[in-house]
Parts: sequence; structure tokens; C-alpha cells
Amino acid sequence: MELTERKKKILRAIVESYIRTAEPIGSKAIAAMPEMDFSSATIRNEMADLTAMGYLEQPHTSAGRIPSPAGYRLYIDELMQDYRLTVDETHSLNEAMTSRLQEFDNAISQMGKLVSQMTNLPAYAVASRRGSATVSRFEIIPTAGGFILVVMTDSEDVKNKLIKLPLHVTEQDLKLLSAVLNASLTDLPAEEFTPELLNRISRSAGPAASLVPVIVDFTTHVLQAQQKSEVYVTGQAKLLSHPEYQDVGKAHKMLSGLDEDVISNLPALVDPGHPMQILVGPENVAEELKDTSVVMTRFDIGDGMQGMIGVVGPTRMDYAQITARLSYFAEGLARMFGKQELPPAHEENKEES
Amino acid sequence: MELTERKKKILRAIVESYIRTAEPIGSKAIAAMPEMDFSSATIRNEMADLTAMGYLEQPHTSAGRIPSPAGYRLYIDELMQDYRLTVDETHSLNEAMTSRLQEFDNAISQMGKLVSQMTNLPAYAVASRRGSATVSRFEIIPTAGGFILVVMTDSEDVKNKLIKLPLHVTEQDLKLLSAVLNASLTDLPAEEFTPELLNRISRSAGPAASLVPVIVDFTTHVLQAQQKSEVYVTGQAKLLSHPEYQDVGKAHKMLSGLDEDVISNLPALVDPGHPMQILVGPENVAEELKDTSVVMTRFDIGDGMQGMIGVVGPTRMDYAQITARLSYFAEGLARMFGKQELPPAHEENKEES
DNA sequence: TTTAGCACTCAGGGAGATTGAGTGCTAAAC
DNA sequence: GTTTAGCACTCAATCTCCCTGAGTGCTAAA
Repeated sequence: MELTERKKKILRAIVESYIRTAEPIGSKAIAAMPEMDFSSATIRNEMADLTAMGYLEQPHTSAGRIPSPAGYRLYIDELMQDYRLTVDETHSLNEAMTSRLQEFDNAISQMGKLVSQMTNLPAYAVASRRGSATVSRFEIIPTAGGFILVVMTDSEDVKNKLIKLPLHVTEQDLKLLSAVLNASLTDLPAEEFTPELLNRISRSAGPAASLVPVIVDFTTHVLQAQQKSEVYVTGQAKLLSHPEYQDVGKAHKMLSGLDEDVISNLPALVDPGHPMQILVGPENVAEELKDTSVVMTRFDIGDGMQGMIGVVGPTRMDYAQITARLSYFAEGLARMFGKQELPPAHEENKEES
Repeated sequence: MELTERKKKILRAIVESYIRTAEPIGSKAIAAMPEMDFSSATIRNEMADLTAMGYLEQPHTSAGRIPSPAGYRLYIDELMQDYRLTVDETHSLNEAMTSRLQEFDNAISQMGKLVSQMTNLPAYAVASRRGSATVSRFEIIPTAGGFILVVMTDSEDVKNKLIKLPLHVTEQDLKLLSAVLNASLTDLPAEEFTPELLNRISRSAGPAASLVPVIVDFTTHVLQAQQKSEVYVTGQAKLLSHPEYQDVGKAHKMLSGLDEDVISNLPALVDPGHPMQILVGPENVAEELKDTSVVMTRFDIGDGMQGMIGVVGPTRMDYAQITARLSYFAEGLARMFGKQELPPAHEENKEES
């Protein structure tokens, strides 16, 4: 069967109505729309065709039609019209961005919160680093009673650790230690930290040998953390305000699935060509998200780092509006963090105790 | 009216039954319990008394009784018996702790997750630092094309930032800069970073003067972050598995209230004398939590840092079990982070590049 | 090809009716 | 004086039945 222009027009009307109201819509209601100049009977015929073609579904005989996942897909790919942000919207987006994202420290989680607020849906934000993760340099700064070990990685990440000094180790010994570390462990991925290598280092380290295990441990952690990406999920409760989650069972299943492990698998799916990606219900790879849609977008923030933000929500969500807002947000971020004078290698270290 | 032993016994039976089943319980069911050797009529009389005294409530005439908040309070303060962890439980708690809390880096959020899992309730974890927040020392490490600024605070926190170097600044200039910073800004709270002071610093800093604002900015951030405590909330979805939140409206209200702002007000309530604190429903200070109870406990992890973990759940929760698990966990943490050879001033720095 | 008309379907909602757990009270038993 | 058995009463929850109305598919006429 052919998908005529009229069929498309009707399909679009159905999808958009359903997005707005979350209620099945019938032939009569469509016929009543100003831009429809056919009778309800005609529309009924067309709807029967669209149902046969798999674009519509009927919850039960005497209900109206709702879009099927295939219907959403078609809508997203072909029928959706760009949503234009209003002046007010750009305004408040701008303001939120500038006021909240000052510190990069927790910018990622802030992003999540922002996106969640502006979409009224749960949002997630992921920051991932690319790159090989090796140490490019060790630095040792003596302090009273100890020293600070500074580890710089090849992706310009810097981490440090305060280490207490055994009594017998002198400042001279630390210099030696530093030299040995820099000579042996730099430019080496963590997997190649073999016991033999560590032994050799301990032997060369003189009086400071006892410190080697602590240092290597820390270094390994740093390198491993380097590969891991951080995931923040916020606004889960927002799901409950949408009618499709009025059933607690469904909401519960959904929300439990919305944890970080599931989310952290999503970024892999983003097609490098298309920064914006929409996964409609059953297209979702994560089993837990089968009932929902995911809209996600990538953004670049300087070298070595890449991020993703996205929202999760009912399949019936306003894709046009959400993609518009996400895009705007992603662009804003890239601009903010891309163009600063100082390199984006912006350092913030958290220390405990 | 007097609260006889028998009344207490009955109240305890009611509370514990309600904790288990979430259903109102009637006189007959209580009389059927093995340890009760009175008839249902007697128990009915006693229940009428307990209701008059405010310890029980009746959802409606023909339902059984449920404990009132005052009833819970009495139960917690006087009737609750210590819950003894089973060997299996201690086992799995131990394992979870050791395997998951290796890195202190994100230990706080890990804690939250663990507690949430072991209680099947939303959990929060807060780490707060005490202390005045001043810089005890600046350190500058030159690197190719820039330098790393290391800021050590008085509470042994260390943070760092990578800064690009303008061409005309030499290594010698950096030494001067470092000296000036250490002379002028150490031991000074951020509020005293006055414009005049900064001007004076810029003037003394020679060719590196242009870097002063960036450095001061960063330092201020570090000091401010120092005061702020981090809050993690996890497992919100777990609420939905409890019968009191089968009503989506209630669940939604609750979950929206469960955000970080509300939670971060809780720690202030912990009585220093009693590390374990239980807030029953209406006793809650946060309006949003009026319908729920909060169990929280403090733990100390070395100098300068203090933490809190807690769970939020229906007023009908198994206080005995939960307090037992939380205590065990808190003790374990204190042990793990308190007794290590190296000082708890364990440094981990996150850097964005 | 479109439209009007009509019989049919079926979820949703409301009005009783029914059930049964639980109560309070009274009077007898201990 | 305390405990218990008995009984009438209450009321949420559940079930049943019926009605309503939105929506459909089909047919026949325009």
C-alpha cells in the first residue's frame, strides 16, 4: 500500500494530538481539525489503512488510534517540523546555563539537573574521556611530615595524593624516587605495571622503596578512573507526573531500570555522524527502557573530553521541542567550554579527609 | 491512664505486625498470637485504651488499628528489641564494604548505594568537612606550556588546576609568583580576599601579574567548595516497592521532595550525643518528609571529615533491622578509614581537561 | 472516490448488593 | 474487679449489573 500525502497528514495529526493529550484519538476528532477537509468516514478508511501498514495501533476496538512505534519513527524521520524556541525559552536557557555552570567541577551533574528541569523528564549526563590513559609525569612536593604525589596523565588530567613519610626517608630520597618513577612508569598503560617492573622500581628507589606500592596503587586507580565515565541521573521523580506512569508497577519497573549501569551503556549508541539521536521504545537496546524513548545528544568540550546529555521519557513525548532544547543546550555548552582563553584542561581536585 | 506491661506488650505486637504487613491489625489476630493469652475481647479493651492514649489509630471504624506516630516513638524508645544481624548479613555487609569502598574517590556515593541496597529504601550519604577553610600553601609545578597550581588547604585538602602560561612569563617569574601567593593568601579565609589585597598581589607579582585573577578565582572556588557538603541520594525508586506508595500522587510528592536540598538540611539535626537518630513522620523538620521516617547515623572518618548516612522510608519501617545495619555499616566505615596506616588525608583529584 | 448511515463493540463509570473484618457494649463467668 | 463470650452494628472493599458513549467497519448512495 502506498503512503500518500493524505495518509502522512493524518498520521502527523494523530501523533501530535497524542503527544499533547496522551489519549487515543478517533476519526471524528481528526475530521474536526481545521486543516482536515474530509469527512470522518474518509479518515476512518485512511486510518484503517495506516493501521494495516503498522503505523497505528488500537488499544481496543472502541477506542481511537494511537501511534505505533513505527508511527513515531516515521513521524520523527519525516513528518516532524522543527520546533522553534521562543524568545522566552532561549532567555531562560541562557540564564540557567550561565548561572549554574560556572564551575566545571560539578558541571556534569548540574547539566543533568538543568536538562531535567527544562524537559520535565529524567535526564542523564555522561562525561567520558577518550584516550589511552598513561601517566605523563609524576611530581613530588614535600610537605611537613609527608609529601604530595602529583600524577599527570596524558590527557592532561592531574590527580594528587597526600602521603605520609616514614621517618628515615629524606628529601634527597624523594628526589630519587621521583626520578625513578618518571623513568619507569610514564607512558605506560596500567596493564603493563607488571610485578617484575614494580620490583625493579622498588630496588632502584633506595630508602623510599616502601612507598612504591602505595604510589603504584594510587597511580593504577587514577588510570582506571580515567577510563571510566561518570554518569549522573537526575529528576527520576519527574516521570511520575506523566500519565503513562500512573500505574505504580510500570513506574517502578521503569525507575529501577533508570540506574547508572543502564544509562552508561547508552552513549555507545550515538552515531558519530548524527549528534542527536532518538531511540523510540522498542528500538532501545537496554531491555529496561523498552517502554520508553530516549533522546540524546553529544557535545564536545575541549580535547580529551566528550559528553552526552539525554532524557528518558514516555514514547509519547514532544520530540520536536525536546530535541530543540537539547540542541540549544549542547551548542551552548560547546561554546562555553570550547572558547575559553585558558585551555579547557581545567583542574579541580577533590580530596578527602 | 497507666501504661501497663500488658498494654506495652500489645502495642509492641501491633507495631511489629504492622511493620511486617502494612495492614491494620485487629483484636482477633493479636489474640491468635502464641504469646498472647488473653481473649480478643480483652485485647479489644486494651486497644481502646491505647487508642484513647494516642498510641494507636483507626483508619476507619471497621478496620483494625495501626500505630500512631506517638506509638512508633514509644516503640522505638522503649519497646524495640535489638535486631541481631545474622552471620549471613554481616558476611554480605562486610563483603560489600570491602569490595566497593576501595577508592575513597566516590566512596560517598558508593556508600549511599550500598545502604540503599541493604535496606531496600532510598538512602542518602553526606560528607561534610569541618574547619575554617583557608589555604595553607600554594605550590606551582611548571609543565610544558603551562604550570600546575596546587592549593593545599588547612584541612589537608589538596586541589590543583592546570594553567596555560603566557609566553613572556619565565620559570623565574613563577617562583616569584609562588612566593607572593604564599606570603599573602595563606591562612586567610576567602572573605578576606579584598580587591585591595588582590591589587597589591598583582603589583608584587611582576610579569606573572596577569595570572593572579585566575589563581584567586580558583582558590576562592576551592575554599568555597570546602565548606559545602556533598550529598548523594540513591535508590529513590525503591520507595515504590512499598505499599504505602502505591498511590502515584503520594509517591510523586515524596520523590520530588527527596532531592538534595531537602536532604542536606537533615544532618544538622543529628544530636552529637546520639550517633543514631530516628525521625518519625511528623517529627520531621522538612515539610516534604512529614509522611515518612528518617533514620540516620553519623560516622567519623579521620580528622576534618565527618559523614552521615541515612535512609528515608515509610513510617512503617523495620527500625530495629535498619538501625542495626546502619550501625554496623557506620562502624565498619570508621574502622576502614580511621585505622589505616597512611593518614586519612587521602588525596584524589579530579581534573577536567 | 467520498460520504452518510447504521449496527456493533467495548472500556469506563455508577448504582446497588454483598461480604467480612473489626468494633463497642453488655452481661455472665471467674 | 477482671476477663470472656456473645451480639448488634459499622463500613471499606468487592462484585455484579447495567448504562453510556465514543469509536469502528461496512454498505449503499451521492
